[in-house]
Amino acid sequence: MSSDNIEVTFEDGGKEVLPKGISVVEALRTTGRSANGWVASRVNGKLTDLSRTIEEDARIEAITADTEAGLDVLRHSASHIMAQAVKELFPDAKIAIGPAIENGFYYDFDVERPFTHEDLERIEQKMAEIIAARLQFKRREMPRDEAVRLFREQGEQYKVELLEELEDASVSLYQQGDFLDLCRGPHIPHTGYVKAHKLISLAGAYWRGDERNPMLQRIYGTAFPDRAALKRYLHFLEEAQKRDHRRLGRELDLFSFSDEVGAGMVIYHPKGAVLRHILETFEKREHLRRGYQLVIGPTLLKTELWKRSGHFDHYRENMYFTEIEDQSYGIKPMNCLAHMLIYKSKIRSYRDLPLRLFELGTVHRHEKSGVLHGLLRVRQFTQDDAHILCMPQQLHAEIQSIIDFVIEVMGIFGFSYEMEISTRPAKSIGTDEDWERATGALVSALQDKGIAYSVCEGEGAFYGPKIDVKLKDALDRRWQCATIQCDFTLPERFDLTYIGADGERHRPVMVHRVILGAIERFLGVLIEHYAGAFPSWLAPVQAVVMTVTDGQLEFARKVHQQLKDLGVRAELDDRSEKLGYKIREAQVQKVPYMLVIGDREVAAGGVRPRLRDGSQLDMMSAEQVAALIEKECLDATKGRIGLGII
RNA sequence: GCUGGCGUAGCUCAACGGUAGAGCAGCUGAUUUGUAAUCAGCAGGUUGGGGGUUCAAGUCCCUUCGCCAGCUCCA
Repeated sequence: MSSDNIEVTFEDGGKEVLPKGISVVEALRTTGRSANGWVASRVNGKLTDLSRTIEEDARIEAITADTEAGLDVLRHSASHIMAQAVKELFPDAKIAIGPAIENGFYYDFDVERPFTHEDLERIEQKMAEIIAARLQFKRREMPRDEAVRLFREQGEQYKVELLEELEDASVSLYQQGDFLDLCRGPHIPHTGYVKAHKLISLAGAYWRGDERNPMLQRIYGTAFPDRAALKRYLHFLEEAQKRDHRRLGRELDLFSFSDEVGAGMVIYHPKGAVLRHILETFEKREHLRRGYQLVIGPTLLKTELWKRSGHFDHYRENMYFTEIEDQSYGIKPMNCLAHMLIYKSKIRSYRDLPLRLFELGTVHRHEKSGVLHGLLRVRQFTQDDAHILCMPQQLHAEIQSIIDFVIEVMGIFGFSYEMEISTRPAKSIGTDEDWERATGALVSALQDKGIAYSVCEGEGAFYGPKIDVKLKDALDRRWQCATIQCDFTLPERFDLTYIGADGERHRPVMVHRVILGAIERFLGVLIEHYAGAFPSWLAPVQAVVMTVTDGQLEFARKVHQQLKDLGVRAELDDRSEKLGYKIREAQVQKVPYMLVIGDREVAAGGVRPRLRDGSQLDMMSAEQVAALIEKECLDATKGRIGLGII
């Protein structure tokens, strides 16, 4: 083969000898292959523009817009288009960064006057013009110093700052029309590839995510390869609004907030309280059968104790303090202290370990006002908290059994989840050795189970590394629920010991863990997960008894009481309304069973169930209805929750 | 906490700086109805709170509380 030629392998398995320096798109075209649908390519595994030349033997793969990588390329390009539009409309705007993100893209700008929603419309319109012009994305490479000079001349100080931190001698820039941006690429061939775009929202964002830095104006947008996909996404956003737990909380009369009470404090209404009661009952049973012991600690503990635990030094800004007869007390932001004291209340033998102390502990944390969010982020919440004290050699098994616990519980609720390991943060206590040991225990437990996880460097708690389990809300935002945290420092600070088989005192290790996390947050995610249509075992109202006319009320009252006696959470709709009206009401309230009683049912001594999905069952007795609901509850919970739990 | 937006009846929303309205929900009455809304009437408000500008403020200004999106932080 001549040195001017290279061998190119295509995805169809075909190999062709082509001149060196041919572009990806030319390589496809000259060999009779189509670049249809390609937004970029992967050349020898590396993401590459279609216009890039190939200098050596290569394998070419397609990046199409219907893949995640392809959408990212498209959206990243859309962010450049938006930046170009902004620069054309607001020449004084300074550009910062503009990546593709999960459902779209954003770009940060430094502007004198914050953008308005009218600006957004103008920018969107300008983008449409740029897209219609089908401007080519041209890649340029230049020495880093030259790029610094270039951006400095344009007054783009943020780009200069980014460039000055790059180590590379040469950097790449992309230009479409007059707009030039520092960028690694790749990009779509020309702006016309963006077939559908929409700017979604405006927000402030600190430069480089640091609150000490100036706040920039961020514009969020999204882009798709076709109009229909954009329409589907906008429809998803609309549907997500209907699932919003704050809206459903009000519509289903579960809970409320009050500005008279204060921000971040949940007020549970009767139906919300039933839900919470069910969750807590479920939790207690699950913990007891797994060898946990139920404990209850106080809410106020002396500040001295918080100093001993390290919370005063490391968590003070999140705590509330009060004074009682000249003595300073802290309101607990975590439940661990009382559990430490319970451990210390007597001499512990290695035979007592692992000791698993469980508490549905209500804590208060001073969360910054801007972060509060319905039930998902509050200032007072109850954790299904436990502290496990064990011998070092038991740690691995304990962590594995907690992971099993989490998996089983999430399975019952039908949640999918993501696991993350967080390592040592800058502000922390404990020795390097402790941290390594604890982190290793978490990693090996997940690896032994073959569970996929990501690593968040420096995201651990100040007292130890952790495994976090994240659930998604209706908008796919992730919320940390379960967490498993190793802690080698509290046992030390409280001088916890046990007598080993050798008769000597040893230091136990501690695991701090929650399964649902905060009941409030879990409930919020749960409401969105089910869109308010709870399965029978969770439904605050499992059945509504309703009559066709007032004539059947006497019998209906009997049925209602009978169901309640059998442990069904039943209500009676005894209003003088038409049946359709009552059905609609129950349907809107997402009640799983509507039990209709007319003259025929009275005569037969039964009810006619209508299900939430609109289907109807044959006439049956109240006992049969109760048995049906009970079976449904037991099936959903692997036999854990039946009737009569409240 | 920060940037921006927003607080009108229980809910969803109207009202040019000039007498705060509607639908739903609620209450009362009529109707007695067979699987997603029967009809009529009544009542409902210190326009989040406080201060100011103005002859006059839901509307303009300041302040405070709260909510929303995002950032930072986090269960």
